[in-house]
This record gives sequence, C-alpha cells and structure tokens, in this order.
Amino acid sequence: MTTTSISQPHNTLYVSNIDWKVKKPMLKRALHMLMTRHGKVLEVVALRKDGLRGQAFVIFDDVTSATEAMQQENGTLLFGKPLKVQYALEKSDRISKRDGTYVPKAKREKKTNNNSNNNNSNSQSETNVGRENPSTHSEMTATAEGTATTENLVPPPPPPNATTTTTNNNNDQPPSHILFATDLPPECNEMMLAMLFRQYTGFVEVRIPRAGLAFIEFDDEPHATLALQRLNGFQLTTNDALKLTYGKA
DNA sequence: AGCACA
Repeated sequence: MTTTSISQPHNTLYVSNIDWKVKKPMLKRALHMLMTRHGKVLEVVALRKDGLRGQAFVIFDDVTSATEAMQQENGTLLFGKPLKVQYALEKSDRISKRDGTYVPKAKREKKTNNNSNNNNSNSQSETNVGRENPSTHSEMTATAEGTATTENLVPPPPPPNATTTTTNNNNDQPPSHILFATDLPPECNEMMLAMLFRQYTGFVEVRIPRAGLAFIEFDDEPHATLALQRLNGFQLTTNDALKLTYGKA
C-alpha cells in the first residue's frame, strides 16, 4: 500500500531548486535550451512571485519527451545547483486549450480526491538511473590550469563556406539575438567565449548555465547572425568545434 | 520546501 502519490505523467514538468539569483528571461532561455534536447518545448513558464522563486514549468509537446527530460535532467546541474525535476501536478493551460478542456481560472476546483483509477503502466518501475554523478570538479575557477587554447582564440577564424549546412540539432528556432553553444569542452569558460565573441559588433554577454552549454547575447539579430556565420564551426580545441544555433528570444 | 498560467 504505497500511497505515496507520485504525480502522474504530464506534458508539463515542475522544475525546482533553481538558483533564485538568475533573472527570469535568462532562466527561461536556459531551461528551454536544456529541455529542448529531449523534445519539442512549447513554453517555459516562470514566476517571480513569492513562494515561486527558483521554480519553473516546462511544457512539452508530448508526454514522452517530458518523461525523458525528467529522467535525464533530474539532479543535473544548472547554474551550479542540482535541478529537481518532476511532473507538474496540474495540466498547463497551454495543454488544456489544445485538448479543449480549458477551464478559466476562477472556475477551478480545489483538488478533488476523486482519483479515478488511472492504472499507469508500472511494468518497469526503474529505480533512478544514478549514473550521472556530477563530480565535484564543478568549480569554474579552472583558469589557473593550463588553458592553452586562449591563445588560439584571438585570431578571428576565416569564414567557412558551408554556412547553413552545419549541425542543426533539433533546434528549429528562428533567428534571434541569442545564440546557443552546445557540446562545449568542459574547460571552456565564460571568459574564453567572451574573448571570442566580443570581436563582433553588438556582443552583450555570455553565460554558461552548465558545463558544456552557453548562450551568447547580442544587441540584435543581425549582429548575432553575423557572429554565428563567422564562428560556427570554429575549432575550439583539436577535438571540439564550436556548435552554434539560435536561441529562443 | 514550494505547483502557475489573467
């Protein structure tokens, strides 16, 4: 009789334990960037109201993607803190409207214990994966160690001919003033990327919410586009080339 | 810890 009411699968994930210092637009972009690798993200909702700080709702197009994202991203680091990812309790308005079951907020009932038996297919209740153990080397102050690649960053690379044929992940975002970098080598920090991107007009800032991922902000889309065309595919190390895509504005 | 969307 395990009456532990674990929330049942939803399109929407409830993400908590987020660093409350992170500003809301940045947080939404970072979450979108993380989650879109597991499937199509319809929307990221974050509130700054009291009691809702450090939390967000990530709405997926389908439940399968949400489930995968939950299993993969629960416990992973974002802005230095391990994320807590679980299903949301309630269906998002975004989804209800798609289903045609949307009820305005005023008419909402409180939770009725009327759980009609939803026999979930609990055939394989996998215990947590636990494979991803974020080791304690997450200190970002690793500049003391030989970052010999810094020297390589200074000369601007020649523009590659192959512009758009580069790896578009599943990132179908339209052009925006935000660029995303994925699969960065772990030793790549914000300073290195800033050094690389500040050569281009309109550069604002670079943030690395998690090792390997960064977003680079420009003042407008054309400037971001130029930097993307010039720097996409740039050889960061002998093994790693810079992978750039557009981020959600 | 904590479950919103106007």
